[in-house]
Amino acid sequence: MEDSFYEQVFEIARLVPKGRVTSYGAIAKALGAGGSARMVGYAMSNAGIAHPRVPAHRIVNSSGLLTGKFHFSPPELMQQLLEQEGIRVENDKIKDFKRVFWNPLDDL
DNA sequence: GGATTGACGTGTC
DNA sequence: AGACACGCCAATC
Repeated sequence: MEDSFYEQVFEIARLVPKGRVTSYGAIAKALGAGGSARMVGYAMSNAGIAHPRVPAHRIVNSSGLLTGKFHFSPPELMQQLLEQEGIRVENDKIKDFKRVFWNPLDDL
């Protein structure tokens, strides 16, 4: 359970620098999962109960859309956190997504 | 052990 | 530009 796929996802998620975001697919690829981007999102479901504080709000889909914002306690929290980090969010979508996008492979 | 699901991704209509 | 369909893979029921 602990050393399952989730752990790896959380690890990458925690590696995301502040003021930066990443996509599920990018994380999946960093794990070697390739196209199993869904597994990353699926793993994030446990993020709330996993390691203290997984910056799940920094994880968005490839479109820069806050797809998982509804999973937060208050769905608006995700956008709030992102804006707090200096990321501009509009209509549940990240502005300048390319600018704030962080590739996990860049840290590896 | 088979069937279902899921915070996705990419392509096509 | 928005909507629909297919594919992928692991965990849960």
